[in-house]
Amino acid sequence: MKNEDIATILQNIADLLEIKGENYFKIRAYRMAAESIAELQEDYLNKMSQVALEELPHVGSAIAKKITEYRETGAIKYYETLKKEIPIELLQFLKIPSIGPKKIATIYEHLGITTISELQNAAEQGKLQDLEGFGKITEMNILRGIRFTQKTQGRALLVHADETAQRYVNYLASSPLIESCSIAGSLRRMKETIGDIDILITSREPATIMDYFVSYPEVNQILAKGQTKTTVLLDNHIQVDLRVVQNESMGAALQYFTGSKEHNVAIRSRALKKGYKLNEYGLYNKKNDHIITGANEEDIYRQIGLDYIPSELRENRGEIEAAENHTLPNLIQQKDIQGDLHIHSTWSDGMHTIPDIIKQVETLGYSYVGITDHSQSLRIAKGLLPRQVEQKINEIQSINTETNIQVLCGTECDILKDGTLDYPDHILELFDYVIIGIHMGFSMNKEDATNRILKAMEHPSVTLLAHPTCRMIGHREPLPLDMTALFQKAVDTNTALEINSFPDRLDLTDYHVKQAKEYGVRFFIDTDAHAPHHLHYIKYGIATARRGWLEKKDVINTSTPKKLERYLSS
DNA sequence: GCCGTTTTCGGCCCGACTGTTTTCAGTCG
Repeated sequence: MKNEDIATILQNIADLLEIKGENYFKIRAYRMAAESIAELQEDYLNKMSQVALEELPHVGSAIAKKITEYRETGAIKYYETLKKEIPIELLQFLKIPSIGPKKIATIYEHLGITTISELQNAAEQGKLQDLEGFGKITEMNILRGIRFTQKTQGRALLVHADETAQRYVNYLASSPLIESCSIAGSLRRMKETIGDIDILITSREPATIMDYFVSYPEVNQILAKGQTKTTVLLDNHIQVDLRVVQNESMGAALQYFTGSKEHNVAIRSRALKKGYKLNEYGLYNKKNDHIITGANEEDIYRQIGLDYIPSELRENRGEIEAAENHTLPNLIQQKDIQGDLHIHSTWSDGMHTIPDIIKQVETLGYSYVGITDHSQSLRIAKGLLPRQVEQKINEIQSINTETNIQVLCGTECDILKDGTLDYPDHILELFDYVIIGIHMGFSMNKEDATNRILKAMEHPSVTLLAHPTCRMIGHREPLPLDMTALFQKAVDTNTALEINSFPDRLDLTDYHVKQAKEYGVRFFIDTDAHAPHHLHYIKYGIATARRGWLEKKDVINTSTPKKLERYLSS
């Protein structure tokens, strides 16, 4: 029994109850319990007694009993009954923007629709607009929502692919038949979404290893199984390709299967010009087909006159020219990060207290940390009223006398619709630094949205703009901003831009990071953590920074505490 | 469904926005 399974079931129960129109607080209870379970260490759940389960936050006797029932029987009767009442397929509609539980209930009740394609057909034929509470605009929004959802469908978030691949690699590595194992493809390049996971291995017994590969417990379906290549679909719908290669070809295979396609096309044509032929087996002399090198990726790049190109840069966005001229950036690494300056605590909508955060941060080796709770108008996220701001500052001052990690008190202050900030100046001045960000009012045209942010950046108290485009991968399109105006304003007002590491944000994007750097913008890489395990998401922000060609010096939270202090007070 | 030292029952987070609706319901955060 995996935590993830239980957490998913509890979330599904909550969703189904919502479509049913159940009591809101009951629904919320299931969601809170799901989050509690997701927070647990893996395998811990299996060992817990009923009493121990009830000790977990937001888990009471009813939910604890359901968890025990699942562990003992592999199913939960309540959940099964619920699914008979409301088809579970309907939950996929919740991913479509502008559709919520009430609309789903209406659609199902009146039209009996359960799949997205049926829904799309109905909308295209104008069958939705006559339903109660629907209209022409709603119908159009639903169609738009479906198209938007389809664009991102079939691709997993980097975090999901990464965690899935790590588990698989650990499983593979436990076999003595495997000599080496590497991740390739877009996951090795750390793209924000991943189509499928590519794993390369070297083994003396390829046939046996394929059997071992498909015996992995998470495998749902074997799509193809051959001598050197096998493809499986996992329970979580992620596809994994395994390729077995010879030791002497591992470097070439890694180069080939890491891509990107554009990078490889350019690399191969360069090899050709230099009198070589490059394929997934090695680098060959074009005339006599003699192999030159193949086991080591770095050798291949060197042989065709290039510095080694880190996988995150391989998009044919100038990295080959830079490798030739020895001007590749010395990319930032996770160990360069000295602190995380965008974290929510229980003061607002975070799930962890400041002491909890410090405990986690100690394991990451940071020197400082910034607690940035929401501002007053974001009541839903328990944004802090001015009097609470003063209380929070007092708490942090007292904590600072007891810890080696420097704790800073910031705020994530909302940018209101007119571009003014959500606290008066005398409150803003109380903070060690001010992050600004948008959390409501997203439907604006380009000019208004851009002006709203530019105006806010001009405020003298502002240090950093959080998640600048506000996109949510697969859920919300980015604000229609004039990005070059934004970058220029960031330089003019000395406002840093955030690379928000939260897996469905990754905002700014790699592409914008690279562009912004060329303007001279400086960055923070933060997690926007709302729970302890979120602090580890920093690796995805680092990946985005690396894909955006950033070096240590571009990122402010690589500074020593003293330097940071100087920066914040300047 | 969970929680709790003022409560074991009655709270639990609600405001902005949109589209439908002519006074409000649903979605989103």
